[in-house]
Amino acid sequence: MTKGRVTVIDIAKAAGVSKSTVSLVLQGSSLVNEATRTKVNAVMRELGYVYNRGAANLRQSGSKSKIIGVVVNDLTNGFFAELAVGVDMVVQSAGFVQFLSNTSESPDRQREVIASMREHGISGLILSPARGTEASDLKPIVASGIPVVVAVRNVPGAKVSSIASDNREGVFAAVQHLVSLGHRRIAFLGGFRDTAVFNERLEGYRAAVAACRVEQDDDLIVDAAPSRAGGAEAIGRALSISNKPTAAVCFNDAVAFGVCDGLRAKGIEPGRDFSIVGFDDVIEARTAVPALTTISVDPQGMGRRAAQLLLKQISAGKAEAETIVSSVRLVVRDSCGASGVPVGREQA
Amino acid sequence: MTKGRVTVIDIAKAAGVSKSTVSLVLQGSSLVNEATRTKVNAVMRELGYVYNRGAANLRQSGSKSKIIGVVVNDLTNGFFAELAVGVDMVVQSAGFVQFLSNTSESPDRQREVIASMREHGISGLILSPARGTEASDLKPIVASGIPVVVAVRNVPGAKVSSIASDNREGVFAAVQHLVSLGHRRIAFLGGFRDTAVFNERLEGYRAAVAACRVEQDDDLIVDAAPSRAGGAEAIGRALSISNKPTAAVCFNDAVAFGVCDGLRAKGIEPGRDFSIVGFDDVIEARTAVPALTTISVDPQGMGRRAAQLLLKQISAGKAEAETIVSSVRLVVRDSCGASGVPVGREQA
DNA sequence: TTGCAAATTTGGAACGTTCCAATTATCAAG
DNA sequence: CTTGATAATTGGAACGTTCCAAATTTGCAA
Repeated sequence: MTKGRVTVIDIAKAAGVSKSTVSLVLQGSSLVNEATRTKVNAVMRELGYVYNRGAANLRQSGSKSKIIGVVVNDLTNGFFAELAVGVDMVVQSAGFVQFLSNTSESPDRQREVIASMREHGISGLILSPARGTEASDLKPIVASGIPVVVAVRNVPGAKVSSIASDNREGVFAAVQHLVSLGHRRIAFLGGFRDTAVFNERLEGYRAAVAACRVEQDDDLIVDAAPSRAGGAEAIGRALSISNKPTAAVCFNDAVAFGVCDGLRAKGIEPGRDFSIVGFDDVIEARTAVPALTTISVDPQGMGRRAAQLLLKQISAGKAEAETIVSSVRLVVRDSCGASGVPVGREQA
Repeated sequence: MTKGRVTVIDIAKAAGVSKSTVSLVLQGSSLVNEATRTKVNAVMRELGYVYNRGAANLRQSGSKSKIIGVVVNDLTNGFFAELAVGVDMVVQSAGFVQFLSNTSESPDRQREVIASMREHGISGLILSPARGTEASDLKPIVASGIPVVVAVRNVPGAKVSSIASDNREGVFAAVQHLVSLGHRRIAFLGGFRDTAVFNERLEGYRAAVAACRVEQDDDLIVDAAPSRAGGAEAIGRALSISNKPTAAVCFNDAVAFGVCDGLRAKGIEPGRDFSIVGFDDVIEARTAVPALTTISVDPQGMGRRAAQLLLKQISAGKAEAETIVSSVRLVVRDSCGASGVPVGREQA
């Protein structure tokens, strides 16, 4: 015994029924008599049967493999890890399993990984694309009819569903908050002008500046690398103009930290002498000094919604490409010197 | 066209050869003529062929599915995310793909996930077990002959390979460091007493206390949840005794952060008035204030080694259960007020 | 009993690959 | 122009499931 794996035929023999009946039991069909069902189940347990999904898949025309692929650009980054966990939650409870891979921001690796997943017959893909992903990278998988949901960043020309945070609204709220604290000259710092995310956020800034009737001045908009170093550079340039800003909303939290560095280097204490708002609410935002006021985007929730959308598309055969914007919320901490202001302070 | 998926037979027809030949090409066999090989490859590209690993697997006796399963107790925790990334690196470059799932510390979910992976025919499993995992949970998969490597925590009675960090040695070094700074009453804070990891670390603490001839007092050992909240609670209890400690080594970094919170709440400044050492070296340890002195365990390296071990066992058919202890290193930062001490400071 | 519908069960024929044994093409030497 | 050997190719027969159409059993009224 124990020579080969136990198959549905072994079960059938041992239970004195046909393989078809066993298959029916496996699928929980209502066509099978209660007595035989229990009998078959007992035998399966006894022989230590394990279902061979590969074989099943082969027969069923592919689409229902119960595997969904998740490809993430940087799992090391808490943001994306949370995203993956969110996806896993809903995917798992829908009886699917998750194929998760990390691309480390390499489009090449991303291509390989996606190809490999395709070979394994995934029935859907959630992708948080590596920087530099082109629409052509997604072409083959989209063409094959496998539902794809792109999360967080979107891929310019690709005809796929996507879910991203509400960049416009987030920055709008940030500016509004700063205005409510009395600021009139507010800078927008960091980020590359040629990215979609930058433009959405900038648009939010412009809209808020207009809506709040505070000073409008293109010198207050300083682009720079979306990194800590970029932040330091940006604040330097922003403070070199004659009519200086007193507050800034930053492209993301990394930039915000860089801005803090840059301010301190000039003897200006962030949070007390200058107000700063970030974007993303990365883990360090909470523990940094001063704790960073920022726009929180709930990556896990985003993951869950991405998964739900994907599952919907899978079961629907194939729906239209759909775009979800995930709402964000302002988390007030200490970097605006705003301790104690009457604006929904962070709970706990 | 585009009716069903493109199969090896379609390729064969289009290229004017037999399916067997196409299969040979697929496997890179040297038996096939160079001209036909290029021809076949060209046709494959043209028709957009994608390999069906499921079908291949079915024929090949199972063991070489090119999938390895990775099950992690908490992907949200940077430590385990890094571990998974480490695994992914070597697994991917060996041409395997990774099935990654998160159990959120639930043994039930863990069981389900492992069962599901088995159905998908994984050829090996790396498991960072959920709290409360029993040897019996691993019984079936081990019995089926699938190589399993348990990482980080080990499962008591299970006959599997494992890789864990050198807990004893790490805490020993931490205590030694504190002693070298002049501390005589050093607490050991946090962690659940009924876990193997706790006991290994505690053992390191005891050994160091004995070796350094500093005060030995069981009141200095305070167990608590291995979390930030647990740390705050533990330091509270540790400071309620008459002869108070002046330093603490903590079960892990989360506890250490909680200890900082607890100290500040009492007006004691961590790093200046009280020395703290953590364990794990999570990402925030570097950026926290004060930056945390801790025991670094290189989770990514551990993941890589775990994967290497697993791959070795997979190709070896099945080797003996092997145990690796992964060495650790003390990273001195600011939480011991030790800036400038002559103990190998963190580089860069 | 008989008949008939509903409830169960059942043999194949797929699914897309790999492997084996066997066939055919190629070519150098006799 | 055989012969043999070597190189290259090729038809099935698996692999473990699902699905279909058909067969069998059952229940029950006539």
